[in-house]
Amino acid sequence: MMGERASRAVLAYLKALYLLAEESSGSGVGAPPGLAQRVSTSAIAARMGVSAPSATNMLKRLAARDLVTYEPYKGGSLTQKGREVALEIVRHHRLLETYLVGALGVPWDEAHAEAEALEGDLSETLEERISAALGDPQFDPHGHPIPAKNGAMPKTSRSRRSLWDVGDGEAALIEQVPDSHPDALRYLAEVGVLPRASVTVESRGPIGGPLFVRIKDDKETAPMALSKEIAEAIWVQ
Amino acid sequence: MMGERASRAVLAYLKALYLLAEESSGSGVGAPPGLAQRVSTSAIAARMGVSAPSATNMLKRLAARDLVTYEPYKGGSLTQKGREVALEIVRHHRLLETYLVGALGVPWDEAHAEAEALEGDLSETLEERISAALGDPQFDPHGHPIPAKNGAMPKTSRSRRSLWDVGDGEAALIEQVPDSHPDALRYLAEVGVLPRASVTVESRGPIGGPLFVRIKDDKETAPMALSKEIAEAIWVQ
DNA sequence: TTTTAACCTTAGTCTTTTCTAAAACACTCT
DNA sequence: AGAGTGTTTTAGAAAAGACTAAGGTTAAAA
Repeated sequence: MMGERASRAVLAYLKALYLLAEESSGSGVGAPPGLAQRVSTSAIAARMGVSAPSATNMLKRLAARDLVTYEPYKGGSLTQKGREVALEIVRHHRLLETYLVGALGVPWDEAHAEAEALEGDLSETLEERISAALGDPQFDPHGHPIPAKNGAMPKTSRSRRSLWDVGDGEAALIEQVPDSHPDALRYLAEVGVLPRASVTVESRGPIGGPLFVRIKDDKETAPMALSKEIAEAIWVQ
Repeated sequence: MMGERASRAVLAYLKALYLLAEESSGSGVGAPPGLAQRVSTSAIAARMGVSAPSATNMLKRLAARDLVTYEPYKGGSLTQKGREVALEIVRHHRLLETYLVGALGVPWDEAHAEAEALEGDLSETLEERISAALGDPQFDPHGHPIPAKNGAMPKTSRSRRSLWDVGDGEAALIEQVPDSHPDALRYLAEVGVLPRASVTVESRGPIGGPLFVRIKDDKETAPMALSKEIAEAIWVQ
């Protein structure tokens, strides 16, 4: 379907580009009108666990292949072609996570790492089988949207509000939790802070102190404490 | 558990070494007493779809890592360490084939290619989950033995006799079919020549001509014709 | 024993992806 | 405007794998 098939490293960079852009700007309902969000070299390097020169180098090679738009000192952004490849990988990743958790009983905090190892080698036909076996799900266990084969994204709320931004006494519906912090995820699962759960923010500690939340309709148990870092990585509706 | 983790290429070579040795010498019940079977450079190159110099080069690097024993012009053979790694991959491959066919409905002729793509990235814990979900199977859908975690091989018949070697009028129990020839496998599945099936050899064509076999207890339908190549790749008990 | 055919290795190159060290740029603060 | 700080890029090198071309080895035929 397209030129030379991409190596594992190329796929990983494209996915990082996509996710970093998604995280920094609401990519909510439709595709953003203009070009995709620009991502800095150092952000890519940090995400990939690689030195800055490596990221620069790869950015230039991706640009030569028309997978990203790159301007020196300005970072890079996915082209249409690059976004298509990235979405394919993201779809693989999220379908695998969903399958591993649902069909093989992998704990959700381990699913991310396992899916990452396999996502690059999933064939189109196996991808289809897995999706079908799951009933073509639209969200993975962490609440992240799974792109359709044609690249369409299930719509999430436009808000992009984090749990940290919810005022004291206010209620909120958990929409997404991060997928890549096993310890935090184990804790969240334990206390019931899962996608689609309703929680109420009770109070928070002094400066950057922990946030105290309570699962809605649970007046008995003590509220749980969430660090600012975690609360900021949880998105609510 | 062991030194530097092996790259995909290294794993693929070790697996090829193992399988080529297994194919050329009966590796039936117990591990062969002496050192493993030696495999020629060109056999490896052919199996890997790589030039002969590439195979020589890799053989030397594997030897430097103590994964194979290599003597110039004499080929290479797996060391104990190398065999352990190879068995791990073979286990991954055959468990994946079994899982894909059984749990996801992948046709058995496609399972080999899919499993090959994934085998190198399967984690130990996922391997365990898959094995458990299948009830720790001992054989894959093609009848190949699945090594246990400790490297023990389920025993197969010592004979190593191919269907081609079965005399006219004689009956035989299918034990293994090849896993890597989709077209042939589709045909075999269609006509019912599967592992554990009993067949009777009716006759064969002149020189290298097709073999005519009939599923036991099926006196009605016409016998099916199998080429010499296929018949030689099917092992019976 | 010589010849020959088949097979194997050496030598040198290429691509991909990474690194470190050092230079160039961008931006902020005064 | 200039200095300083932090980010980015250039430069040069290395490791893993793969290739072609050319030379060396083995072993079977003559």
